[in-house]
Amino acid sequence: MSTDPKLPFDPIERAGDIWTDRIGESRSMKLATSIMRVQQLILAELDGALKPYDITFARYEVLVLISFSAEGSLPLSKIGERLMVHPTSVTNAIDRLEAQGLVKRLPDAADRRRTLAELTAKGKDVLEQSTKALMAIDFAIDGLSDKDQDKTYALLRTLRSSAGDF
Amino acid sequence: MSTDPKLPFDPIERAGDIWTDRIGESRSMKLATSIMRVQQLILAELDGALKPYDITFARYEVLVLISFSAEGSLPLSKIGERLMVHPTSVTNAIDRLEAQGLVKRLPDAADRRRTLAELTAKGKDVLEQSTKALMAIDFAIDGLSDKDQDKTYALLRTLRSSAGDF
DNA sequence: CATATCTCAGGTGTACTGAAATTT
DNA sequence: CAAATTTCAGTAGACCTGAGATAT
Repeated sequence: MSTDPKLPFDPIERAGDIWTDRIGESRSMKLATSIMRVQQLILAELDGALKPYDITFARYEVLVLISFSAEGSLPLSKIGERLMVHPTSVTNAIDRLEAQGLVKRLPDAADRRRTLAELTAKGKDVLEQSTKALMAIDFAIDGLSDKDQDKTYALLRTLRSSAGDF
Repeated sequence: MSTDPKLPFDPIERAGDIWTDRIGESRSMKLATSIMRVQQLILAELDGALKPYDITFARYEVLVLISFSAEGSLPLSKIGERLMVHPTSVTNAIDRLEAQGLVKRLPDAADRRRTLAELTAKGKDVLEQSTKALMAIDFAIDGLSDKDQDKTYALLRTLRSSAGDF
């Protein structure tokens, strides 16, 4: 899954060295930029793998979230809360998914202020296929042993926790 | 720097548990979504800290890159290559920075197909101030000891390497 | 009435495709 | 002429703010 290296050196290492020279401690700066860069690389691979299904990773996450709900449907507000995106972004995402016939909006009988989103049969099908596609590339997390994946996950979880994620 | 938790539980842990139940191994899925989420949280904090200077982290990176060049200026193509962004995105970013008076375009005498970007005095000043602002929040990487930061960096570096970053 | 939820209009920042202009 | 570099026009996708509609 590894693509051709873009550069003959590690741009973050190089920046870190210059930073240390001219400014000072570069530890947190290097880690912050690493996170940005890894995200960029992984997202590109995930979106690439999802392209045949005409969805982005953001919309894939919406599909997964709905399919994981106990009732098979979720209020849009809940989706925004879980995915940490703005309410209008949820509206936009559901608009697209609905236009693609993957999701259906329905009124919430229990609280009529709300709108629920549920998967259509086609939505379930696309979710299943795209999940297989993502598992086939191991969610773009290759090159790291299971043990190192667990270590990285635990460290990032501490970071998420201190950033107020949960 | 820790904000209020948005949720009373860890959404990724929860999704991982359901995933394991219904689909199977959730290790790489959990790590991939963790990376997306940490990036989202950190970027929001960085952009927040840079807001007083009217730049985004993406544009901050451009300023740093130019200031780190040996000659004090860089061809736009070099900027795109290092930052892994599309040539037209560089044009757009430099357009903004130039309009803000932080960067100046100049012709490259050595290769006249190229355009160089260099920092103005104001650009150097904004860079210095915004760097201080970012260091003051430790690049949004608090809650992790120096040692754990180094561990995380090393693990992510392996990931970047296998994703073809260098 | 106050509150919660959703939607819409308008705007920003980023990045893509495709095509043109210039220089090497 | 072919290749490299930058730029422009048009578009997409995701996000935001602020205002309004609807239901509780």
